[in-house]
Amino acid sequence: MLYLTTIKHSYIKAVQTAFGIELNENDVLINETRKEFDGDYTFVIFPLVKTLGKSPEDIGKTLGEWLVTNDENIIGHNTIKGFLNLTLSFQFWTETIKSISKVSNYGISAPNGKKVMVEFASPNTNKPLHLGHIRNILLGWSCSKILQANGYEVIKTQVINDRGIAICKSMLAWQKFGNDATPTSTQIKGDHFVGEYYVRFEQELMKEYNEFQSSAEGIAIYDGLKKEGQDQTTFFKEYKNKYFNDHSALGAEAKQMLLKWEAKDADTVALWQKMNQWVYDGFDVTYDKLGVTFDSLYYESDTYLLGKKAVDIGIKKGVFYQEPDGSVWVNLEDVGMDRKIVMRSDGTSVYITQDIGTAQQRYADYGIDKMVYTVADEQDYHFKVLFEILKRLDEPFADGLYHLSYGMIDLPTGKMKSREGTVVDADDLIAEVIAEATEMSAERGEIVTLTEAEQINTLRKIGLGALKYFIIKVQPKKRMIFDPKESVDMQGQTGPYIQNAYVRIQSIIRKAGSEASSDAYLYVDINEQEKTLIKHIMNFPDIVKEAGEQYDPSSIANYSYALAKDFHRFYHDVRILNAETSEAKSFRIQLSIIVGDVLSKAFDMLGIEMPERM
RNA sequence: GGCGCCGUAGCUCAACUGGAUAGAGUACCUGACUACGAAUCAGGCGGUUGAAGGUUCGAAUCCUUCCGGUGUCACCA
Repeated sequence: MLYLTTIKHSYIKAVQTAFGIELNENDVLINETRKEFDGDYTFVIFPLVKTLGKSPEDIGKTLGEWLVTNDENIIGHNTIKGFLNLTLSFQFWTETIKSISKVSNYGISAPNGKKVMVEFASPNTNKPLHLGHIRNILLGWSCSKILQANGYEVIKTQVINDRGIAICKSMLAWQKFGNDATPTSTQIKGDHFVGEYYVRFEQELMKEYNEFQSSAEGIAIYDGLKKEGQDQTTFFKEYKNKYFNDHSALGAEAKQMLLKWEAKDADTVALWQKMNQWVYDGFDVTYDKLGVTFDSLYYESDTYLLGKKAVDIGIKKGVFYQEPDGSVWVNLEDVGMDRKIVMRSDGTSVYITQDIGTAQQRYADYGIDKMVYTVADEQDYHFKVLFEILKRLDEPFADGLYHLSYGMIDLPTGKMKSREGTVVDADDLIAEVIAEATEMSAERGEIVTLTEAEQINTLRKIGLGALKYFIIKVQPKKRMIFDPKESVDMQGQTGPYIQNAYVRIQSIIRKAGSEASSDAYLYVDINEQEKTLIKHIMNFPDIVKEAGEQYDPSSIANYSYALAKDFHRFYHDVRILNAETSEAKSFRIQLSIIVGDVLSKAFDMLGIEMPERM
């Protein structure tokens, strides 16, 4: 808040001159004056009351008088309880707008020379993306944009979980039941196509498992292992994993396939590559619709063996220790965590070992200063452990690690459960919001003047604007309830509401034509609506900074709404193009241009596009 | 059970990180298009901030204890 710091400094000076107390900038609290009181900005002077032993009214009066005399921007003051309210001159407002209009990249920081890698999306290749991925992607993408706006060089990446037992299940089912069908031959999007075989595998497995449960062997196991009073259904639900590993024929085949893959068997690898490629082609379509791209990709098939070297080094450094059976552990009990295995007794690595190795690899690849992992909060503990280990290994990037943790999404009906078929598919959802936007737009008939291609693009922007805003306005760490009906709302606190403010501004700009606005800053009759807008515009750089420090796009989302709301009110109450004087007109056009600019920058940071008309 | 996160209007979310009488949207009523685009604006209704204590000029925010929800505690990822 460049423009407010001058006021702050005046206040510090006032306190120093009047009372001989040295304050530094962080001790001073300045707020916008609440509507019900007289003034523009307010200092809280309670802290001084205590140290000075004077009444708040006396202190406020002394400071207020000093400020009015010594700062030309301040033209009035009053003190209520411990609050010193100040009124600013009209020049302050016009000068503020003047200087903001001259800044080329208002709210955006210059490059700071630091690199940050942001990881998000990170799907498995055995099924399509769903609503949970969308929250993840929006958060990761938005944080990337926000960090960029804060001066960082950002490298967007994802880990693609392209190996393991899950994809083998899809592969096996396709081999057995696919009859050489392909996404092309069936006209099914590749990720959905492969996902269907994953589901098919689970169905076949359940068929097999059900037979097993009524077989003599199954009954014997139930009788032998059941807990006191446990019924058969509950028992077999819990036993499923063990069944898959120890009894299932299909399970054995899938595991066999995984072993063949690990042994680099040519046919298996070829099948794996073919099916994964189908999935990637499908993902690309979804990413494209969401408007996201990546600068770098890490495939788990390349990284799953990384980290073994780190284990050796860790042992030498005394960070890890080896058990007699050969397994390797780290003990984090002194910092309130547990013992954690980092290498199995058979010498294979576990998940966290891969993560250690991958982090080191990324540092080697890019020399990054910071790394942000966008991963749901169910892995909070995992990342606590990972970061602690990297710290103990003295990794140079260890202080720059951040887990962008976010709450899972619930539906109004409860949790999303793939087994119960309540998972909201990403592609379906996107299609739905665009369809809704199309319907809403048809009622209005505004965009018919556009070409067919422009219409499609506009409807996509509006539909996705609604969806994205709905998700990103909630603070990341909070669990959110996703009501499909509300997500396509386009009125009230929604993406389209804010887009509409921008569109109105563009309409004004189109109509204002090339009329120069040199007299804009001669305007003297600043009104409340204009002041409110200017105050909010002044906050923008701070909001961007805070969003970057907190890794919190929701603050930008809420800010955008507040600004759009102020603009809508301004637009409604105040005449712009046919204003009462030419200075007023010029000033209001200039003000509108800045609001539009800030809104579009803010939305860009949220990953939401602005339509020119709607 | 241990540890973590979350409880704010009927519902979905805010609250400038400890500041004035806790704000928006939605839903439900009521008004405003012969003024720059009504995806808009204005008004009404709606609260013991899960509960009880504590800290201080001042608490939704910090501390303690409960209650509810959720996650995690694998030689799974």
